[in-house]
Amino acid sequence: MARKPTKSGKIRLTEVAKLAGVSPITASRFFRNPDALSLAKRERVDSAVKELGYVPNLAARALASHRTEVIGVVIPSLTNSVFADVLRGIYDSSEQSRYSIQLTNTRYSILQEEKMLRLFRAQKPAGLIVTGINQTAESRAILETMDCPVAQIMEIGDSPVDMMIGFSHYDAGFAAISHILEQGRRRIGFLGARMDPRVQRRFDGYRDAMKAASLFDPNLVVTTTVPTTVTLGGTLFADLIAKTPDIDAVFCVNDDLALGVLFECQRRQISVPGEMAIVGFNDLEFMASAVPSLTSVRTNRYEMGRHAITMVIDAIEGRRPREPVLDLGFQLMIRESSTPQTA
Amino acid sequence: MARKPTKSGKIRLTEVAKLAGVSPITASRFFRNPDALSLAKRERVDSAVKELGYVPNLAARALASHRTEVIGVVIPSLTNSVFADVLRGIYDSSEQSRYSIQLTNTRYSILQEEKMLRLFRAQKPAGLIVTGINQTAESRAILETMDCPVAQIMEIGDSPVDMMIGFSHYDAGFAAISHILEQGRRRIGFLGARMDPRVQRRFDGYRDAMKAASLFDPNLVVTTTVPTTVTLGGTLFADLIAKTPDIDAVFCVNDDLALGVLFECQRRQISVPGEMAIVGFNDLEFMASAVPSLTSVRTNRYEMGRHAITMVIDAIEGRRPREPVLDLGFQLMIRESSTPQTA
DNA sequence: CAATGCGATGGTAGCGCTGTCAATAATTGT
DNA sequence: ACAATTATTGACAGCGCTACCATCGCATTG
Repeated sequence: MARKPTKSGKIRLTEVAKLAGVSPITASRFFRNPDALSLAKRERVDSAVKELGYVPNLAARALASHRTEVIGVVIPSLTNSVFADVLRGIYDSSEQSRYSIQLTNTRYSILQEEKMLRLFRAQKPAGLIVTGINQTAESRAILETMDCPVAQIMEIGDSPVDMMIGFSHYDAGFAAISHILEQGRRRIGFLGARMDPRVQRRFDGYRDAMKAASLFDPNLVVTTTVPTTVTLGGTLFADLIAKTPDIDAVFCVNDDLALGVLFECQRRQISVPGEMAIVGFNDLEFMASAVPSLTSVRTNRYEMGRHAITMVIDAIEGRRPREPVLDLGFQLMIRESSTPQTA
Repeated sequence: MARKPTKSGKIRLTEVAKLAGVSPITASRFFRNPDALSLAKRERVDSAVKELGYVPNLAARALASHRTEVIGVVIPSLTNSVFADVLRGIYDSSEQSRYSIQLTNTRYSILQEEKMLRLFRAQKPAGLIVTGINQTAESRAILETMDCPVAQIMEIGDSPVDMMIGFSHYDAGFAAISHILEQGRRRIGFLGARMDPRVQRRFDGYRDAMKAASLFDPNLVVTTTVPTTVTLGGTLFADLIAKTPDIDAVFCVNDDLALGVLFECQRRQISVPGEMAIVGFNDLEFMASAVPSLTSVRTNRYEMGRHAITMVIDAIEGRRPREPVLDLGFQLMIRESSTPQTA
């Protein structure tokens, strides 16, 4: 314990084994499968490790064993707090396991994703979690030939590479619009930013719900590929209302936009929900606190992360799920912003 | 398991070299230092790599070379959007380099941090970026004996392990309070959540500024170790106003709390800034959009990440900065919530 | 023209660890 | 008690790559 961490000392497993009076392979087993050692040797190796301050060389371990204990996670964005919750779920459940997480982000670029997957392929991870189902052909090929379990998260679709944990963005969008229609609103605007594939599917849900009610009108839709901000919500709303002044509700593809719309309404003295209903998506924490509280579609992000990592770890260890596709659904959180004024 | 394709056999560098008609070491150089090859051989190796679909084995590379091209990043939280911006800066500047980022989070636990550092030590990263200056003794020892450049970010202090990029949270807190005092406010409340070391230093700045004006009063302070949320801002504000009804301003240690306070004021019909000034910290994007717009202390998070990764990469490649400590400062963003009503 | 320098290339040896499987010790059943 | 079985342990042989140094040939120099 009092021994200084050596700067120059090359302590290898061999040195540990020598001090403990066992063969190197036995010392190796001490780390991989301690139960296979007799109590006496286990203790001797243990104290030799401590005394020498032995630090295993992961590269050598990986080379010799053809395995690593790293699970790769590929997400589009770290700035988008939606993924923060997913990651929390992933980390929470990975921490009691032997596996460590290697996280990369693609900034919503499928080319960047491909590059990251190529890197992961060279690292031979024990498992892989990727976001969504819209990979390049090359990425898809890498995933399919990857010699480890793979989970696709955030949405569900046909033909999973391996496992899939998510929900239907289409259904969620459709459900949100159905709710607004039930409130008697007819001119429901759509505000979209970034327009990644999942947002696109929410739009499809909006469009089809509006069409089913014979209320779809392109003038109700304002989108941009610019990344989402609260401020952008206000800007898009201003564009929308300039184009189509008679709207009585807005569906925003995420909560940041919805908050921006609320602020813009306050600025313009438009009463919410009196003159304008607002519905967001994701149900971030602040939605319930806003004044008025904001309706949103709750997505089970933490659970998505938790299930994904659990399923991947189980698969690594040979416990394959009986059902590779897991639909975690969504919940409509109906609040003041989309219901009749109570006071 | 993602199913395997055709049994393609193992493609090693040897196979590539054979096909290209060169020695393995020349093929190896193709990856590490292509300029050292003659044009003819470079092209032969290049096409052999493509033809065989060669994927380098990073573990073997690391074992043989005693190096990796991974830079480890240790942050306390992925949920806290403050770090998202730092990470954006890190990723932006790392992407045009050869290095890849390995990210871990400690959930504000210095024990978890120690565990992550132990893992990194075994991986021999090319560089390391850690958050803050409050490590355990063991963590500190690991950092000091780590055979690679180390950057501590988010704050500055004495005795850096190696490099340090941040700003003074104490000064920032002090400056925020000075501004509020200049507006003529006297009963300035303090709302704090999580109370990690950096938040604690912001409090110190608040306390000393208040004491300097002979206005410090423990009844003005409400803190909790619970993680921050917008909703919590409202709750803490309610506690504060119940305890000390005559406050005329609130300094929140972060912007989420400040937004929660704004909502709570709206709920209670307390006019902002008329009856209550609000000042946040970090200047998240939504602060400027809120109604009224919210004053905050802008911290240069993106720049912090960018400088940290740049300095680490430079140090890896032998270009040590002449000054290891970089103070990126902060800016007070004065907005409606802390200034006299204009209309 | 020999001496010198240097760019391009290859041979030799491992890096530190673990898979395989055989060898030995301990335990059990009948 | 003795064979059969099961726990422990060790010897060997690489994993795929690169550091190190030697070598070769060609251009430059006086």
